[in-house]
Amino acid sequence: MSDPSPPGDPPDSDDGDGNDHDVDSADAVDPDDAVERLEVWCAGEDWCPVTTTATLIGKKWHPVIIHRLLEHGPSGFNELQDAVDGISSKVLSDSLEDLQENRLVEREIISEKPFRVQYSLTDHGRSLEPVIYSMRDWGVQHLAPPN
Amino acid sequence: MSDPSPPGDPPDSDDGDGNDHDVDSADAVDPDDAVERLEVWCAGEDWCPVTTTATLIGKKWHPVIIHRLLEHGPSGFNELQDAVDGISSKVLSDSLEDLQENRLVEREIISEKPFRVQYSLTDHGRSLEPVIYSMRDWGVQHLAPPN
DNA sequence: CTGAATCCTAAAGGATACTG
DNA sequence: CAGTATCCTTTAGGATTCAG
Repeated sequence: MSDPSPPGDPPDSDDGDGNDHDVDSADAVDPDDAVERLEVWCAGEDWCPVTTTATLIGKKWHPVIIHRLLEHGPSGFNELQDAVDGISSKVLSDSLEDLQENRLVEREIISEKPFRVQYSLTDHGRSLEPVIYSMRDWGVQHLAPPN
Repeated sequence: MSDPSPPGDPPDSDDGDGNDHDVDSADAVDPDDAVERLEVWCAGEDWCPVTTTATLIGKKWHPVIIHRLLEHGPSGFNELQDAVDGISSKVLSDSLEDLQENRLVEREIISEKPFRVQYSLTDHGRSLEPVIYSMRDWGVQHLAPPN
């Protein structure tokens, strides 16, 4: 998992990903925050989309966090922790930080007093919907809770 | 939340054989199309298909291994290691063991002299195809190799 | 109260060497 | 060829504490 030096802030290279995001813009999008491709390092010689996607969301809690944000929309911290059901605050905090670094989740401070933040998916994060839902569907079809 | 069941040791895992958990009734298992459900423990109170699916394939190398087995078909150990490109033999061995315990991958000894084994997907493993391919597709659309 | 930071342990991941 | 064995580093994850 050694990600020696991720591009940090991905350089805004070509933005022509031909992907028109016709999301209902209930939330304001920063003009600077355009949809670009994330440059992701990959082990081995060949760059592999499966490997790299796995480095982004192949963590224990990431898919669930994204799923809850998809289902519930923008959420506060404790709201999210309650929704994820089983995660500790530290792990949730760490996971959210990682997701922010990878431009899948955005954090917004919506109130200073009392202090409140709101986590929401970026365009990239929202675009993971088919992936998350395919995971959910597979789980529904092939897994079962212990009796 | 505590984790009563260490990862890699799901509640129903047995190392022997002949002990498949019996799904009582309703799930008539067709020998030709045997699809039983894997009982997977889940953190928290509610059983969540996203969480549980993530515990099965939300590891760094699992999606890639499954992807290569989907693409290349049954493979030997070194063949697989070469295909995954970047994994060490120890991690590959550990990952394959975990995948076998979760009934996603099968190991078969196909020759004793010279010693040859073959790894292949079980029905459950093959059924992950849409999940893996949605990951691949997302990676292709939203990620880019570092320049 | 909410949202983290700190400390700690367990587990994952990895480099290398070695064996049947 | 198909792994183990060993050693080591990194990460995940949980309990607790803390700031606002």
